[in-house]
Amino acid sequence: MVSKSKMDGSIGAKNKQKILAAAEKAFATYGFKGTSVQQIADEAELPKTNILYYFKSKQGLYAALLQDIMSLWNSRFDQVTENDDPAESLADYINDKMTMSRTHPQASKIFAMEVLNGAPYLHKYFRSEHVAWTDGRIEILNHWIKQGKMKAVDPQYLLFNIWACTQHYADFSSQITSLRGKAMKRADFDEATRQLIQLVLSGCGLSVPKKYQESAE
Amino acid sequence: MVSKSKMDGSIGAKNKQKILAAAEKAFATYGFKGTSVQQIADEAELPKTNILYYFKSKQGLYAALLQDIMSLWNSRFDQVTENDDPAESLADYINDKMTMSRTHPQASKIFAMEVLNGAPYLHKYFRSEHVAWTDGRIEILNHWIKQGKMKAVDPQYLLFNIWACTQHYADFSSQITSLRGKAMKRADFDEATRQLIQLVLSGCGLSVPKKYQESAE
DNA sequence: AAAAAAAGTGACTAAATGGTCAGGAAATTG
DNA sequence: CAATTTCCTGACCATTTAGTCACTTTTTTT
Repeated sequence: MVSKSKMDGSIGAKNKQKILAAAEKAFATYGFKGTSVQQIADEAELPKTNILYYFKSKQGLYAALLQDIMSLWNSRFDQVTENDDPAESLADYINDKMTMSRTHPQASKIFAMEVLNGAPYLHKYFRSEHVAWTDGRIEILNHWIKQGKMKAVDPQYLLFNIWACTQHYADFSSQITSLRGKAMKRADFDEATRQLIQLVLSGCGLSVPKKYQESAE
Repeated sequence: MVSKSKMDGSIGAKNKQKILAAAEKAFATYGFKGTSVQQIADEAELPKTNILYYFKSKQGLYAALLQDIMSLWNSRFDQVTENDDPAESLADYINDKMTMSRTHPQASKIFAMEVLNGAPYLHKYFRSEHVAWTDGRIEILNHWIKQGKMKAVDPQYLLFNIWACTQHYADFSSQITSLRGKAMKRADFDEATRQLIQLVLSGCGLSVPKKYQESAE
């Protein structure tokens, strides 16, 4: 009676996943407007009407996908406290974000497009959870600075710059691939991560933790 | 007989400019697919057919606009030689790029979208002029490193990271504005520029030139 | 196994949109 | 001023596309 349905491991849940995966690929490649429901259907190997059956509309599908994507944005940095080590915490954060760019470039691209277009679907999120998260991190960074554990950089701009660099390797991969003549592999990402950690930590007056000094962790 | 036309200061040139400005605004806000020729026409206060009269097609207009945009990408860093000072050269470059993000955010967004979508129109440019420019800059940076003028960072990733950070302030302005509660003004950009210069130069083992140490230049 | 709920789909529609075309107005030129 | 070129535009069209609907099939529940 109380239909548990839909969210079960049932057939519906499987198809929803299939559709979301297809939508992620299509939206990341062609953008929201540039993707037709038919394309997603083809990619998912399902009839178009079936897409609209599970998600009320193209927008509904996009919103659901965006929510999925935002849940990937978590990292060890969420749990950091002022008692943790700045160098290791920041290095881990950069490493986590670089790993995301390598393993989920499509998600990063969709996020980037959403923000580029004025973030109509993420406005709410930005002004609530996201601002809370950011303020919390800034507080910790300021604490570290006050304690003399790191150089007095502006924590806000530091975070912006970390986001910028890490996401860049996913979002601008086509430019990077063209310039390098070949796509970045795992080893290249590891090297880029080490370079970025070195740049940021030096800039913050911190020394690079051993595990990020030579080969990857 | 030899029609000089079109490129004159004539009425056509004026309208083309008007259309390009309208297209820049529209494409930056809604993307290529998300913008209709009618929207551009409304923005330019011209009938739709007039747009198609000056530019053969929507794609033609986009291509023309993109070419315009790419010509903005020049900076003092283009003329730098190995005899120049690394700290000042890099600081100036970062400053130039930040200024671009502040004064031409729409151009930056259109470029970002183009690259996000796989850079179909810029592939050629990337693989010719752009790779030549980049290789030239890398050579100079390597020269500085060999001479012990700066820390041995990977010049390629250094450039990527500079592009990422500077463009971020234009491309992700909606996120930044949401988090800060207000848009970044001139003074905020100056502060962000100083912070970034400090971060990058420290990371390269360079000291910040006086003109970028306190208030803006 | 009957009933009910969920899954699935082909045919269709209404709206949006890029682009064409024929003809006319205005400007420029000889 | 006549001729030529440039400029301009309303009417129209072909295509794409999100979404609806009526109806069938499959799965689950009782």
